[in-house]
Formats: sequence, C-alpha cells, structure tokens
Amino acid sequence: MDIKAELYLGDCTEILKNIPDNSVDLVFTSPPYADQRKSTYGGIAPDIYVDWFLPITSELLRVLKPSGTFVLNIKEKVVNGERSTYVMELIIEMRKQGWFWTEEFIWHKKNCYPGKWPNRFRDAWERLLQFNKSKSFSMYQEEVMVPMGDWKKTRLKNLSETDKIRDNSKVGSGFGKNISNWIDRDMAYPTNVLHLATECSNKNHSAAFPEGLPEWFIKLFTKPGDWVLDPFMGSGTTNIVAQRMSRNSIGIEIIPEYYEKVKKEIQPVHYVLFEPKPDYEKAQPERRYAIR
Amino acid sequence: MDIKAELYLGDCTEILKNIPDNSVDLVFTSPPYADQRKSTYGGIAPDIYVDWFLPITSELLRVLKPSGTFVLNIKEKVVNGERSTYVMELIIEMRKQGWFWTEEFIWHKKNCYPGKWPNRFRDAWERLLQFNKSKSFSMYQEEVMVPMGDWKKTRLKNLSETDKIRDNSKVGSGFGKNISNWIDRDMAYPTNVLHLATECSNKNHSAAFPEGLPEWFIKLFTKPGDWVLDPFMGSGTTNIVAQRMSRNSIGIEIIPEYYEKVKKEIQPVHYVLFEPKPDYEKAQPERRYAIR
DNA sequence: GTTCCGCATGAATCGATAG
DNA sequence: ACTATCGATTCATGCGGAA
Repeated sequence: MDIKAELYLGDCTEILKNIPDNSVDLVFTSPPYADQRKSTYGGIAPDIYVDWFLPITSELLRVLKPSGTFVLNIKEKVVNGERSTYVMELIIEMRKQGWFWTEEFIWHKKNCYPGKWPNRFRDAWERLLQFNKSKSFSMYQEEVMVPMGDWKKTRLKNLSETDKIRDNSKVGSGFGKNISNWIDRDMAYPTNVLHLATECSNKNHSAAFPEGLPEWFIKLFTKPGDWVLDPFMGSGTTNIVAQRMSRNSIGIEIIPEYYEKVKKEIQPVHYVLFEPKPDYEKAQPERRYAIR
Repeated sequence: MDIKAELYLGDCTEILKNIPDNSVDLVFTSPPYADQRKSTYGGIAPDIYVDWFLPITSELLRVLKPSGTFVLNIKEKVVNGERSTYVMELIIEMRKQGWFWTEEFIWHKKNCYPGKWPNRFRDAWERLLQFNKSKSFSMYQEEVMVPMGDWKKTRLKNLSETDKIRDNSKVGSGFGKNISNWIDRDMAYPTNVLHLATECSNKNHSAAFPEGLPEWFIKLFTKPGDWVLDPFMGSGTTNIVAQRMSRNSIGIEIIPEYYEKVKKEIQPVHYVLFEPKPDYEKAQPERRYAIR
C-alpha cells in the first residue's frame, strides 16, 4: 500500500475548502499562539483570536470523519501580567459550532523554558484539547500503554486476600476473570497527563512540539492507512511523524520557506508493507506470575 | 506572638459578610465540585454552578487584602461524555467582577483514581487557579525552592558547550554573572506544575487534597502571622496546615460534623516563638561544583 | 533501626438497569 | 424519553506489621 503526504502552500482557511467532507481521521495541530510569532504569522492579537480561529474550526468540523478526533495544542500567553481567556472562550464557542469537548490532556514539559520573574514561575505545561464530532469515536488505547510501575511486582503475589474480598462482595461476575486480565500484563493504561521533554537541539528548525506529542495521539486515534491533517504545518512535525507511522497526511502552511523545507524532507508517496498484526498484538507479554 | 484559628459553622455566603474588608492574605479553598458530594453539600448542578459561586467570590474579593491571593482548587467533571465548561465560564465571570486571573497551576496527581473506559483515560490532574486583586501581590518565591535534581549535575558540566554559546550570543549582560548565580545553589525555583500524591489511607478523615497542596501555597503567598481563609473548610486541612506554619486562619464549614471534628483538632489560640530568620536563609547550601 | 511486603482506598466514569 | 441508582473497571501510594 502507498502512504501519501499532501502538502499545500497557502492560508488554511482557503485550502481547507478543497478537502472533502468526512475524510480525515485525526487533526493534530498547534496554531500560532496569540501575539506570538509576529514575524512569521503576523501575530493574531488575543482579542481577535477567537473570531479568527472559528472559521477554521468550522471547516475542520466538516472535513473530519464522524469517528475522528481533533487535538488542539494551545496555551494562552500572559498579557499584562494576566493569563488571557481566549482559550476558554474558544472552547465555549467551538461547542456552539457542534464540537464535543471530550477531554483536556496536559503536556507536562520535563524541561521547560528557563527564566525568573517576580510574579510567576516557569510555565511547564500546555493544553491538548480533544474535540470530537460525535460521542463515539475511534480510540486505540492499547497502542499507548506504558510499562507498569513497581506495583505489579508486589501486586500479583497478594491476590488471595484483598482482591478476593473485594470481588466476592459483589454479586456474580467471576473473580477469576478479573484477575486473569492482570496476569498477562506488564503494561498499564496511561493517564491524561503526558510527561515529555521538549526537543531542543533540532536540525535548524524549531519545532513547536516534540515528535512524541503527535506520535502519541496518532497512535491513540488512528490506525495505519488513516488520514492525519495539520492545518498549521510549520516545520512539518505532524506530517513527518505520520508518514513514519504509515498514516496518510495533509499539511497546510502559509509561509513559503517552511512549506519548501517540509517538501524536501518528506516523500509525496511512500510504499509500505503492512504487517499482518498491529504491534501490540504481536508483543504478547509472557506469563510470569501464577496465582496462588 | 499568638496564632489564631477562627472556625465558623454555617453557609459561607452569609458568614463571609462578617469578615472585614482587606483583611485576608490568602484564600485557599477547594469548593464542592459540581454535582459531587450530593449527600453532604446538596450537590450543585453544573448548569447553576457559576451563578451559585459568583456571590461568594464577590465577598472573597472584598475581604482579600490588595496584596493578597486567591487560590482555587477545582476540576470540572465529565457530563454525558464531555467535560463541562463551568470552570471556563467561572474564570470569565470572575474577571468581570474585578479579579485578575494571574496563573493556572496544575496539580499533577501521582496516584489518580483507577478505572478503564472506552473513551477516556484516568484523570490525573486538577486546576489550581490563581486570582489576584491587583497586579502587584506578595510572593515569596524562595520559600518554595526545591532541591536541584540531576539537572544540576549534568547542567553544570555542559556549561562550556551550550550555555557559553547561548550567553555569548547575547549582547552584554555577562555570561559569568548568570552562571555564578547557579554555582552556590542547590535549590531551584519550581514550575507551575505540582507533582504530589493524594493521601489515601489517612487518619480517619478523608481530605480532598493532600497537606502539601495548601502548604505550598501558604509558603509562597504568606509569611508567618498572616491570615489564611478557607470558606469551604471540609476536613480542615488548610487551617491545620496554616496553624502548623504559624499563620492565622479562618475556616467556614456548613456541615456540623466536619465543623465539630476540626474544632477538636485545632487550637483556637496557639503561641509561637518567631525565628529571627526564615529557614531558607539559614540553610545556606554548600558550594559543590566548580566551573571548568 | 532498616527494609520489605501486604493491604486498603481514593473529588472517577461508563453502561446497564430500574423508576 | 429522560433521570437516578448501581455494578464493574483498575493502579499508585503510604501505612503498619514482619523479616
């Protein structure tokens, strides 16, 4: 099968109109922050940010599949010693457009920007807002499972006491079945806090987010062959990661320099041989602990 | 000097009216979350939450000193598969009352509630919204400095590379000076993300938040002898911690059982001998690392 | 006195079932 | 149809007792 990467140069408000309805599985993007990147994007002032962004989210709502997800990486900046409220207003207005605000993930930055101010500490987190078109959407939770902590070592030895009691106190629904779910597991489901480091020493371009960020959401919300869209492509992190993970992608960028750069880094069509099974099924953990 | 703990039984909307203007240095509270604790607080429905809470924040604005801070611990719950927006609306409305929304801290919970759902992961964070009455407020940053982790060890070794380049690239403002600030320090300023565990199996009372939470903000925003207020006292964590830290405190609680319990645990007046110097000045870190 | 191990439990959320 | 109640799910922590 071939994996495509379609790149467009221009204003995403316009370009998006050419993308068909219900065709995208995941939108992952980090729009220009208000009043930031003045030299490149022209700097959208905080007080007009919501009005500027809403026509775009309206198009995104159209192109997203009903089972798809929109993940918006954003953080309001400090204006005049105070956090702006445009992100709050944006969430409220997007709900009026028809979006469901399913969840707010936190990107807890391991290494945040240094600095010292008299009235605040360093900002070590950003929002990752999850919006959906309907209440039932695709989610592949097993793909992002993480190694369990020390818990497991001690846990599975004690099954005889607590867990029996707790489960026996409830009617029916076998105790044995519940436990058997755990035996074969070295992995646990993650939480809604992502603890990643920002990438610093990059190849010339300063990515707004580390590759681990789109990678995690692409794993979670798409499968190979699905379509991923980033309407504010920037240095192309989302699209590069998507291609590496065998997902089709669309990228839109208004700055010619960025556009050209990504075009050179990415192949328009990339042939891959699909594995018969996704990774998490192949990597079946061994049974190491027995019930006593 | 004597440290007081004034406890009141009743509805904080009413009780607050008896507290003088501009008399409190820090309000730290965790109000009943919407639709939670139905059996105790009566359960405020999400759609009336803002209207219910705004009269209280109006009183808090009055009793707070101009240099004071209001820290609000809150997290919206999931309603019908979607995050509610009442916290967003509350922030917007509080700004209209005259509050400055200075910052949003994150409490990253080390141990969050377990569970598995098809559409979301476990919720591992809560908001700690910082509001102020004016743009210049008291903040004692040195009090919450944290031991430098491995960061410093590795950091100071690399000075010759990254940091030299970085600082030399800037005009003036000596490279040597910046570095020398670090050498004598084993402590670093924290970020706006707090990584604490919830206390679970405690002495009978289940606190909504761990003691470390009010402790951190009391250190940061007050000095000994200042006044701390919690209008939703609950199990009294804020007041107990405040007294231990030699701060006067006021607690308001509507449930008689909770009120009586805290009354037994806390002394109305507590005599303390003030130290001549705050702790952080006494504990001067050793010089351990040299520049190469 | 340390270290290790067992144990209870938590500002949760979903889906099915009952009123 | 719409709301209230209830059972099932699941993991890190800190305490207390044992080695």
